[in-house]
Amino acid sequence: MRRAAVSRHLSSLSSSQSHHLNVPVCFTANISHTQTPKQSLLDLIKSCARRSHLLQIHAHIVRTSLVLEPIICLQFLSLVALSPLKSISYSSRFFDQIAKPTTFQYNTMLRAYSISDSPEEGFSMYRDLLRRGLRADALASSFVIKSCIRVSSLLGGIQVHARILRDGHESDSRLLTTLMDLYSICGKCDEACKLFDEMPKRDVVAWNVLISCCLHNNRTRDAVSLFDIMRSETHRCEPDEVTCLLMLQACSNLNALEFGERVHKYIEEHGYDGASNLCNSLIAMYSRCGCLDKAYEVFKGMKDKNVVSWSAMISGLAVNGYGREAIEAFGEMQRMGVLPDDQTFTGVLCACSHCGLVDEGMVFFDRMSKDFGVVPNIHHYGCLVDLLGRAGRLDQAYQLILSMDIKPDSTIWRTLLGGCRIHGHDALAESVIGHLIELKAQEAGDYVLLMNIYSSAGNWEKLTEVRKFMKEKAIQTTPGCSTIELKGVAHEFVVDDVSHPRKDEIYKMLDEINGQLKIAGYVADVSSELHNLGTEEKGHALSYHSEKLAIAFGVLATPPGTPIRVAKNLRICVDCHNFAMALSGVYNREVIIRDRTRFHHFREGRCSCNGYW
DNA sequence: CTAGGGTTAG
Repeated sequence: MRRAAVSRHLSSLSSSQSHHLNVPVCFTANISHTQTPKQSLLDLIKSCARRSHLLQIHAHIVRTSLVLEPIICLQFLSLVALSPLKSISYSSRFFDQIAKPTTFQYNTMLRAYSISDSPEEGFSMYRDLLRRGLRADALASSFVIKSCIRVSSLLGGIQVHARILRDGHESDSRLLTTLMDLYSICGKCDEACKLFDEMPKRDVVAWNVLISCCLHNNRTRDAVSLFDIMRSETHRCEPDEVTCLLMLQACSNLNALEFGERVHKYIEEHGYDGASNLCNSLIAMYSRCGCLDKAYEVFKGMKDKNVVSWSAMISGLAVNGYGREAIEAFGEMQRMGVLPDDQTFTGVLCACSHCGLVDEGMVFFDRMSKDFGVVPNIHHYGCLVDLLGRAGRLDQAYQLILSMDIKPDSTIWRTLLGGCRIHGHDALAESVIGHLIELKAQEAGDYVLLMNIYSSAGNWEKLTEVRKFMKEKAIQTTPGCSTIELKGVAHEFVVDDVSHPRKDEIYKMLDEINGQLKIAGYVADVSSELHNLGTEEKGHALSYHSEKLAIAFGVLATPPGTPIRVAKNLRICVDCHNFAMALSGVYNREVIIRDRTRFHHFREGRCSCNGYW
């Protein structure tokens, strides 16, 4: 029924006086004879798209006592709660007047709450349902878990889980998949895995949830390994588009280019390469793995480039040091008639920050809200603080944070702290630490940066103080970790790592490299090292940073001339930066290091950052 | 006895 028809029906409906059959004349008039009056009302409800019509239907239901008709009620509830009209308060008031709601009606409300702005209400309704002695079926449980997921309520989820076991729904694989997702979201990776193991039948969605669980709980390498495990003889589960999407994210995180290429091939072989979400993920993966050519190739081949595709490409260019090109792409995007959104501007501002385009960045930031209606978020401010901080305009950056209309988070203070380190601004660093403490978000990394600052300034007294404080508070340092991929396998290194099977060769190679670099004039930079030791010892202690181990392994295990790609979870230190720079010349190797904030491309003894770092 | 459940882009 078209909108006009609905309107016509409704107007005659409200004026109709003949209710003796509980059905207004207008309902029987225009509708085929095979339909009962009740069905026609259902059709009317289903096709209703305006709130004013809704009120009229509601009035009609009340007037004709159809409130007692479960089907009518249910449809009405679904309409109010789930259709584009969705109004959860309206439907909950309607629901409240139903004397004895059926399980179906409860489920409709539970579903509505699970996708509403107040998902926690779903849990109260679930308790209400149980209080009335009704049994929650698999669907009811599924909706409640969805609510729990929305508010990350592990406790609520555990209660529902117990009830599921009691009610004998423990072999409903779709329900278990939802539960797995809940445990995954709440960081209970082991619980999710346990559920997966106990599942009687595992379809591709269950595998995907497991992979997503690993991906979001710092078990990225496990996530990657599941791609082959699920396809193996024992499981015979064919990865789908979602699996590929998750795999590409994992590859991005691990810098696993070869594996990413394998997934790309898989995507092509299965004809998924027309899917824009997969193409966009491919662009992001290739960019983040430092392979801009391939990212651009995918981008170029896309028929319908949407805002996500453009943003991915812009960020890709920016993060790889092609700030000017990123800004050009932004202009091209607008010429193509694609409207930028918040994430596009994150990429653009990032581009400015990476090439030191301070004034341009400020202009973009200004235009963003004025010309495009994009409200600045914490990431935009973060880029700006980075931009100002790196340019040495630390006080301006500090003022910017103080003037923000959103609460500064720990990341933004940390960004400023990074600027303080570059420019050795002790005083500001101290007050930033103050803000971090205030946020109760102080992390080891912050103190490490502060110690770097004191160490550079040779302020051993203060340095000792900080170290003592850290020890007292039992603050754990996040271990620095570098990964390098070889033949599709990610190798992981931590500081002074001795766990690698080829550790002897690696350390031997590292010593050899150090010797060669020394001849070429490389001197270990000890300023950023934490320990107030003798210079000799410090030079030694520096040699085993995880990125150096990864690089040494790369030199050892790949043919001469092969580019070495390393990903590091923290910021690269000054010394490792110099080390990679020298190595790129002496060993004639392109070295690409992706650290927490950016890419460093080393070639012929130089870095793409040109000292702007 | 209607219809209603899981993963997922930058």
